[in-house]
Amino acid sequence: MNYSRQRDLILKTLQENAVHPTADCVYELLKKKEPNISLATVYRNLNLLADKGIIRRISGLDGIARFDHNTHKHYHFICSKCHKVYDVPYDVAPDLPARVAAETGLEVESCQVSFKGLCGECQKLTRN
Amino acid sequence: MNYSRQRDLILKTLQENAVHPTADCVYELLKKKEPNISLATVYRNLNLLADKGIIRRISGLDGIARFDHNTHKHYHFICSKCHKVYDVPYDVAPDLPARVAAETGLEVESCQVSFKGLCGECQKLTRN
DNA sequence: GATAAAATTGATAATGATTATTATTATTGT
DNA sequence: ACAATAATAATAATCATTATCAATTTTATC
Repeated sequence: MNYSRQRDLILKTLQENAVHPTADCVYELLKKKEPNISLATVYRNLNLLADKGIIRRISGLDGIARFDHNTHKHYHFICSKCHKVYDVPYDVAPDLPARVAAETGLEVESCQVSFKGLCGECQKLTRN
Repeated sequence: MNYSRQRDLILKTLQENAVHPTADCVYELLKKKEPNISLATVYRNLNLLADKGIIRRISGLDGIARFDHNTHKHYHFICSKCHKVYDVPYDVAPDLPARVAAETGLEVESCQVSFKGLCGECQKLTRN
């Protein structure tokens, strides 16, 4: 894997915008600094970085793939109203792979835990 | 909601094929009995039945929506080799909404827990 | 049972996210 | 500096899903 300015910028954009952006969102953010960037390049590199374990691909939230600079174990929550994505601490359901293996004999490589509901801000707005 | 023969057949197909089929898979299965069925009708009714809570929509397994006749609380596992979907018992991670609410204050409406890895059969085949 | 209103269907076009293609440009080892 | 290799930009293609709409089916009423 050679160095590329575009890939570098894509990674930085993800680190500086910890909002679990979609590929298209990263593309829009980057276009300000790098107007000639191609959407295909953004997809290519986000997938590459995720495959290398440098970032994380989040699927299952709303059908659209999102990307996370934080590779530590944790889960996600998407607000059904404002569509913002929040982190959920790992200890709400720790060691799932081991539990599944113990109960079923399946060999778990990865797991996705995603929640959907109303975030704090939208709860307030709805309450009235 | 009026009765329709097609919707009835779609529900029966799901109940008789407990393999967590995709919409396209239901369509292919149904074409044997109902050659004139339209893919749009399959999508329309699977979504309708899921919205009514009669069946369950499973998203997050592999990007493609799958459907489950079993509406009881449980999770899913998809084999990364043969792509078969297995059920995972609820008690590997029970009461997640309450735990998330307790830790974060988020109001959880639904959650998706999906595992990926090697199923028993594919483990055997790989071992040699 | 006939009939009109409402719901559903089949066929297909449209959409939206993602991937593939390819000629051009950038990077790297020598 | 230069050839070999990798990456890019632009865009076409793909795939799952949804929207559109004329024709058909279902249902309530007579």
